[in-house]
Amino acid sequence: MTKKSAKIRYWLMKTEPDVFSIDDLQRLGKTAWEGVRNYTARNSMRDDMKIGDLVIFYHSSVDPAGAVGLARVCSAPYPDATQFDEKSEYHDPKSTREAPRWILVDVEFVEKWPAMVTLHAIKAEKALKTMLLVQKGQRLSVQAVEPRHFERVLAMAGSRQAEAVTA
DNA sequence: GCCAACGTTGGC
DNA sequence: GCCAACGTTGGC
Repeated sequence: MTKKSAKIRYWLMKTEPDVFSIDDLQRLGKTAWEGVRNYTARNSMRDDMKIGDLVIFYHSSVDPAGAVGLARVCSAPYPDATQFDEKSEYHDPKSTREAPRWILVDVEFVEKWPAMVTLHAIKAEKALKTMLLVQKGQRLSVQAVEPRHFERVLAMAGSRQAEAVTA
């Protein structure tokens, strides 16, 4: 009997490459997605992300900004250790171990694309006009991506995974 | 460096 | 619970 696999979801996660880049992820293999201090982004990781979900890895605050590769959610949600670390810039004095405020997941490296899909290119692509990333004022660092948008970005990237994604 | 947009905080 | 003040994000 074949186990029916749950449908995976698609996400986009932003990072400043000076802090943590796709190359860092490739070198490490996987990482805890530390430092998210926005409730909406946290809620996505805590409530909606599942192991196996695919993530567009996005470099922000860099010129040019854009999507640089793919990652995959590889853990259940658990507390972000940096919130308890007084020496960390992510320390949150209002959070306790009994009731941790910040929850994260681990993500693992899948692939780095031959070339970045720039924000400029995403904005120029008609099929991506409604993608959350390019909506005015939108700045969530962890956001859901519609399957059709996800597919399109992967196609633009020449991703090896592109044909594996079905709508 | 600017600043629009948005999120969070805290006084009331 | 309101909302002004403040802080942050992130493209430009």
